[in-house]
Amino acid sequence: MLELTDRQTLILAFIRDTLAERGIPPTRAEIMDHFGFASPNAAQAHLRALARRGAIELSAGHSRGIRLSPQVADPDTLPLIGRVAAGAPILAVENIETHHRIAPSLFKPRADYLLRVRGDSMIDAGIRDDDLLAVHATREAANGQVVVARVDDEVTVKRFRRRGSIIELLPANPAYEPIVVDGSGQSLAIEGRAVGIIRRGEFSDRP
Amino acid sequence: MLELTDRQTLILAFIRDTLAERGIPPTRAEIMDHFGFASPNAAQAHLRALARRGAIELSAGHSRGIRLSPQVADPDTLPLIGRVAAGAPILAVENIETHHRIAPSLFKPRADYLLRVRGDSMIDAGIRDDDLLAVHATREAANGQVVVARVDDEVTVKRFRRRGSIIELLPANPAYEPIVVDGSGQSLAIEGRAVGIIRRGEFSDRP
DNA sequence: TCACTAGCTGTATATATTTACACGCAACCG
DNA sequence: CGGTTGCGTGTAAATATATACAGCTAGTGA
Repeated sequence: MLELTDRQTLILAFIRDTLAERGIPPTRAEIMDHFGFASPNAAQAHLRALARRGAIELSAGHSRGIRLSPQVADPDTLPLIGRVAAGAPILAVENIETHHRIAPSLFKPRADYLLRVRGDSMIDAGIRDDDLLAVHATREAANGQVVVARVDDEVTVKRFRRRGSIIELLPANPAYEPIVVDGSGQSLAIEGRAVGIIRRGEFSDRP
Repeated sequence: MLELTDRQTLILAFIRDTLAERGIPPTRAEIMDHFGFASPNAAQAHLRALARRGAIELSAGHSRGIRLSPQVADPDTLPLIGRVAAGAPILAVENIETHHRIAPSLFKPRADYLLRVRGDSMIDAGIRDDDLLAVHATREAANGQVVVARVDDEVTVKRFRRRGSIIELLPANPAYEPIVVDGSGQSLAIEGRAVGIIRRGEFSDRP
């Protein structure tokens, strides 16, 4: 989690309040006035510190160019993960396409991110190409659950089945082959469990 | 509803977009650039017009002092409609089970409510029992679109097809029969179009 | 025809805002 | 001890922004 000093927490709270009450972020001068600073530079230094810690993002040269980082902003958003770069953690910044305003608690257990589904290997489970899969980040999975797994740096969505020391990742589409991992060769990591899906777009005829 | 000219609607959309993308409202100059105006005063005049009509509120003397009026601001919840009482408008209070924190603008066109799907008559279109269907309230539908229709007080989800004066509501499941309405007997009203779905819960094995 | 609104161009200017530079003090870490 | 970070004061200047005034073209309703 973010490590902020008490003072920085107050500054952040003021930004949040200003945003909520006026719809725009404060200027340096407004921060200065509110905290009784004698110099706008005090505010500037705080903003830079907050930006360095990732609590806010500053856009240079623009008035009120302060934006709350998604993690700090609104607990009601989920990051959308597009293509996962090989080797990178799923939630790494470079994988995040955007954030969507959906309450994580809409799903049970809580969703941690949305993953854009590629391909139709899970179509018989009702998961289609381009769907947004709501994923609960966890290492644990029970037989029959749909999981997000990483096999040799490749991230995939499949149904999980363990039999003794052998783990099978089963597609829900007869056109695809199961992935079988027996502990020796390939590396396997469970990244999370599917807890829901979101599909966007009109349902036009698909003949 | 607000009466805005086409131009004003575009300006308002730009403000909304800027807010969504950058977290701050645009300046006059930014509006000017975006629309290709030669004078910031053109933007200023539009803003005043929008304020006069109540679409936005301006705060004098502040940079980016533009805020969307509550009526045009994007709320962030959608009502969930469960069983629709016979004869009642879909959005009537007694039909609303709860509200979910999902941005309506996640869908295009914007969703107005969520409808809990009953039965599997649309399963081949990827819509399953217990799914939450995101619905855009409108009377208009084109052939092939999935609509929420009311036939004799009964609300149903089907694929829309019109042939001359005959309207067919087609299920996406061979086990069900199409509903055919020819203007005489039954009454038919289109309540909205499906613009997305949300499915909650783990995808456990279902053999 | 007149008054009014929508939509602009063009010019200016006051003010709002960001941001750099130069310092000071205290606390903490290796 | 020396270097770093947190937290400020004070000053200045470059830019970013808001906003007024003067005018122009069209369309619309009385």
